Amino acid sequence: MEKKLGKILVVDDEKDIIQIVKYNLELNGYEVEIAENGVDAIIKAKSFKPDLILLDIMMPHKDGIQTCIELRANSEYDDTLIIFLTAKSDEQSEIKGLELGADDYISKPIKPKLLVSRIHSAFRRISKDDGKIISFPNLEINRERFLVKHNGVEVVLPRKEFELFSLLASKPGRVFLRNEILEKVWGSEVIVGDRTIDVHVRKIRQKLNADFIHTVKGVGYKFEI
Amino acid sequence: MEKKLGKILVVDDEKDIIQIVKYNLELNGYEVEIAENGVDAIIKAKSFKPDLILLDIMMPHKDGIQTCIELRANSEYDDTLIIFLTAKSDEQSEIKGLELGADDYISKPIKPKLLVSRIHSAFRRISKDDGKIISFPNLEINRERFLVKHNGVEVVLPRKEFELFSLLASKPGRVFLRNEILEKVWGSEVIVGDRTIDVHVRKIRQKLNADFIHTVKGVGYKFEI
DNA sequence: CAATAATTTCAAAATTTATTCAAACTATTT
DNA sequence: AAATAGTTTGAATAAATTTTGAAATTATTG
Repeated sequence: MEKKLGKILVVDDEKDIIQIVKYNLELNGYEVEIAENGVDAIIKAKSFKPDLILLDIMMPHKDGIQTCIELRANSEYDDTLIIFLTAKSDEQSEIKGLELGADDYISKPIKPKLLVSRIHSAFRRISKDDGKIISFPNLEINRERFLVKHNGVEVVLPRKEFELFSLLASKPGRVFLRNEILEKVWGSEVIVGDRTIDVHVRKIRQKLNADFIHTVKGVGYKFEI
Repeated sequence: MEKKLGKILVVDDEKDIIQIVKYNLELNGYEVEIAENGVDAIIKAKSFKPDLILLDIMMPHKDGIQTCIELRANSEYDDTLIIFLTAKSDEQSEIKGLELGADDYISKPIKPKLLVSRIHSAFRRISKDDGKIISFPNLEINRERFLVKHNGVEVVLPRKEFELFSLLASKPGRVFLRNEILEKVWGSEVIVGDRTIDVHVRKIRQKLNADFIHTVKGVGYKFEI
């Protein structure tokens, strides 16, 4: 069997739509699971762990918007793409959806080729920065070249500083415990004091002069734009 | 005084070594008991019920290897970590030790920082309650990451507040007595007044501005969505 | 409804933890 | 071997959290 490109959960209350979508996605190498409403979707998401969720907006038993909110509230799904399917080419919902953390929307009626191409490119987007470059609007971290670019200006960070910074930036918002930082940046064999982390954090803050790194006292540090 | 991190039985026939190890472990918040040979170790283990045993290999009256075999034969110690202390950086013994059910080995001469770090990470490996995520529709508590997310917004709680909140949330609906809270969050050695709990509860309510924590007068507090 | 008991609130004190700085130390390069 | 850049450390300082006691408020009981 061919290796699956990714797992997609299709959520829609209309059986016909599900059939068409499922058929086309499977034809193109995706593994598909289905759900018929929001409640069902949340249950299936938990066990199926999809990479992408195609979510109809209008559904009985919890609509797409609400479902999206609940999924996005759970960081388990931080790396899960959510794409809305919307019947009404209703700008309101589109915008609302995107604000809520959806990654794209596709409007009905569904055109199979368009659907597949949008999904392909959605996957491409995540697989790219899964790799070596972490990027934000004004900040780019190139792990391959050991380069940080802030507001267009390149900043050179020495190794430890770079590793620390890119570790924190790899999961924005997540707090890294001091232990964890030591473990990941310095490794378990090397023993250095706590001051070492502080000083490196300070150097990074200084060099980038912006506070991407936030202190969580008594716990550790986290990165946030 | 800080809450004890765990109980460690140090077994070595050299008094000097015992002194150094005991001193450093106690400094780092562990409760230490000592034994001078294998026979003694087995007796002490029975009463002291250590979480971890630091076991020298070369000893009179039953060597470390033999002691380890006997301990491991008793299922009472299934959850007890055993770490060998080995003078000779003798690969033979290391491997033999690990096969016999030891969890790690540390070679002499002892470097205090390294010792403590290895023991910390051994404890981290067995600690069960970390890595847990408590989640509700609009609230998520990540114990491992010290992160609280309320309606998609991350709220940073300092350590004690976080520990208190996550304790209550670990059993929604259940009332925790004030005693119980003190014991679990502050530890039995620390003496703090009752006001301390109140104030922490207040801070949490303030920061999350939602009433997840309910007062049960004369009894304690409980968490409810 | 008053009296009592318990909690909440507040502000200040005590303590813990982080930041900063300068200096020591390492490794690398010239 | 000197110079340079990077890393680590300890001490002084700053900042935030934690704790406390007293006063205000709220709930409970007789």
